[in-house]
Amino acid sequence: MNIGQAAAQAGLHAKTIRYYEDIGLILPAARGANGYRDYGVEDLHVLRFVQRARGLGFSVRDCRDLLSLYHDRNRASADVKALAEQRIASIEVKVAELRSLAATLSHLVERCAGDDRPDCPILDDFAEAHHA
Amino acid sequence: MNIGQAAAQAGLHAKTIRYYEDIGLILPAARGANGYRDYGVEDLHVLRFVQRARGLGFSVRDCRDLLSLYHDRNRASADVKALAEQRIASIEVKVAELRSLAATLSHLVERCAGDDRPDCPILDDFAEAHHA
DNA sequence: CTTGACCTTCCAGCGGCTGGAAGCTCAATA
DNA sequence: TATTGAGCTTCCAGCCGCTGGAAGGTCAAG
Repeated sequence: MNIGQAAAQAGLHAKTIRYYEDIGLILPAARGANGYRDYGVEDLHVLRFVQRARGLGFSVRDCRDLLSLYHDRNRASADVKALAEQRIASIEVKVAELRSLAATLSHLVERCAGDDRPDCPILDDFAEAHHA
Repeated sequence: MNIGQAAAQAGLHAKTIRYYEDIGLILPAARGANGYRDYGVEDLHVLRFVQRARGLGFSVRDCRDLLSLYHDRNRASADVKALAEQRIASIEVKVAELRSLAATLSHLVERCAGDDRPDCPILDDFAEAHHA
């Protein structure tokens, strides 16, 4: 299977797969007589694995760790679980940050008349606020 | 006031201020006889403005628009409000995405024994799932 | 036998900084 | 006065995770 098909099956761009190979996230694919990369069923598992993990927000660094657990027949599922829990925790941190930003903006928006006059508490806040 | 002091007052790094000048987000600062950038009170307002807007998650592109409204004596506060509302909306989209990721991960984590055995529904899902 | 889609490599750029090198100036100290 | 050391200047490179484009080889269909 050529890279284009593999990409389609895995939900990735061909370019992305080459990039992953480049940075050593995945092993170099086998090559056909014409020099084209050739992907088999297990390669597809790996590619899907990466696209799924990336899609769930794991960094490429995390994906390296996850892949090495995936390949390790003697892994402990606890290690995988720990990575997933870390990921959940960092998502929750991010969500909290974003909600706080949204709340701040909402307060400002509420106080802004939103008409054709120039007076604007949002701009005033931006320019004048001293935020610790 | 030199760039270091201005940076401290505005809550930015000196490097960041030079960068903002470089990309034309802020106007080039006045220069002293020694060639050092020299910042005054109004410059500080602008710098704080940018750090506050960036801190609230506005992109540099957004900051350009916000700054031009800030400088426009004939602005309509409605335009500012609209930008802020857009920003809130995009935060909410992001939060929803993240919560969905966390939920998916939580389901997987729940099903993982998290012991010293290799069997792991998380890894299984990653490698085998066909997610539309 | 040509078209056009696919494949290959390599290099450049996105956003938004951040770090480092090399060389100024300036204020304080020995 | 001579010298630190901090702070300023410029410029170039790198971070992440791709993505786009150029220049070229290969393949299947018409």
